Amino acid sequence: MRKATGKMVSTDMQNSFTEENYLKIIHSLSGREGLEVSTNALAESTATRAASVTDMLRKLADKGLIHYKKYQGVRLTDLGEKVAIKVIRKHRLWEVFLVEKLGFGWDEVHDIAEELEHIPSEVLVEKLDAFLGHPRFDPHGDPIPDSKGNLTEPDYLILTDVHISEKVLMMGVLDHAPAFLQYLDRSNITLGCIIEVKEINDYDKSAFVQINGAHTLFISLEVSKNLLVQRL
Amino acid sequence: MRKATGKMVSTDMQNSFTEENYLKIIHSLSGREGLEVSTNALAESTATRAASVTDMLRKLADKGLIHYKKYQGVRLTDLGEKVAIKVIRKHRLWEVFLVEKLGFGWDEVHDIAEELEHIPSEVLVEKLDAFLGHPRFDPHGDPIPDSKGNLTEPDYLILTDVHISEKVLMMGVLDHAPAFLQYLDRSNITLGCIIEVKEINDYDKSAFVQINGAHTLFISLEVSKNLLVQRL
DNA sequence: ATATATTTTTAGGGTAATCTAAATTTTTTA
DNA sequence: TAAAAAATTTAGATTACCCTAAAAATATAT
Repeated sequence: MRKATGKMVSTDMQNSFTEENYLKIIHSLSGREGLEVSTNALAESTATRAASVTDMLRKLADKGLIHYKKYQGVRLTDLGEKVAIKVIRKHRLWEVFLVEKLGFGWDEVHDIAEELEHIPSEVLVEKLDAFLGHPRFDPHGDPIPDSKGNLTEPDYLILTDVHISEKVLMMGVLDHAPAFLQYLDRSNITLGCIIEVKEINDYDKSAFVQINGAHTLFISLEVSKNLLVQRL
Repeated sequence: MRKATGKMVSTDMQNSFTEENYLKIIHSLSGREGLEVSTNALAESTATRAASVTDMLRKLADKGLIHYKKYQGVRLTDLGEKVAIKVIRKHRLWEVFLVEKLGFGWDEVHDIAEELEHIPSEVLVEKLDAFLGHPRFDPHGDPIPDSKGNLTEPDYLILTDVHISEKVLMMGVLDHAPAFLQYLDRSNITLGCIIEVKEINDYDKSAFVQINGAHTLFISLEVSKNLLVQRL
């Protein structure tokens, strides 16, 4: 546990690698509605202990990046949100670079982008964005915030919400784990493919689906829950 | 000042950002002959105090990365050399990327490459190298080590060694400072241009030179000392 | 060759980010 | 609603990297 230092709050201060990660994770855990995020949830996501999280929360609160009252969980301030979105923009642009330009698979880029996202240079991000042709989505279908910090989450369906005989377009994934993405590769489920739900098993909600009007396969509820789709 | 910890020495351990910077700087200061580097020289180059350098040297020696005897200066071990060359390879490849692909000027890329060079992924470096077409030199004319760690420094002349009426090819710069590179830009002195020495002033060694058989200009000894060239 | 100056190392601390263990607050349950 | 459980915070350390001041070793100069 650390003491308060009472430093000045400046607008263009540097945020450390660790601070940026906290902000990004708080953004992601608080979701679209900006719900309060718990200390334990952060401990889990940052792979640290709750006590360490508490220390960092005090620090982020002192810097004006989060709203924090002891025992009450945290939310991002407007400033914190701005910083988080910048990090997310960088992460997703680097992922596009790694897949589109360097030829990585979508299952290989997360950890590398996790490092690249903390490289601090506004002009670098803008030049990278232009080089990539101002992409709107990353290789997993996640939207890329624009240079002004606008992030619009498209409202996709989850495949579990789709009824029998409906055809949908595959738009993104919720789980970014390499094992899941590799499973999709092996099943020929790619961004933009057409999925038609043929049957749903009442008992376990597993489904029989057809991909691009061609091959068919069974997918478990666990898989359906992680596929973002859109009606045709 | 820190105590020895007596940790195991493993071949594929992680080196921190700071450690990698020390190795890179030791490599650069010890030159082609692998001369001993002094504590003060390292303090200067790392922008830290001599006492901090001593601490880090003990640590690098414990990890088997440098040869270090108190008061005697340091040299890289074979392992340290290998690590240093990997960092240099990454730095120079990223500089090529920033200039060739993102459109940065050669005066703008040093600080950004300084960050990118510490991103740890062998496969990233190899894919980047392939994407760039396996460049042999970075935007300042410095040679890029190959994937096996071979670094061959071409033996260029310094412009001060060139006699009157000789024509030489501009191959690189010793000083990477933005101000110097911007001066060269304004003077139309670029990598690959032809420089003919027309006159040398005996008093201050300033010179009158012609660029690409076209425009002529005066350059100071300070400038000549930082230009690497090769006879035609 | 000895005195002086310079360089380097040691001693003792500080900060950021982490930890374990214990105390405290909030939530759940009987 | 009081007791038990869970979540969170505080207390006190640890590690990596950095600092100043003082001591020790080396280099330079008279």
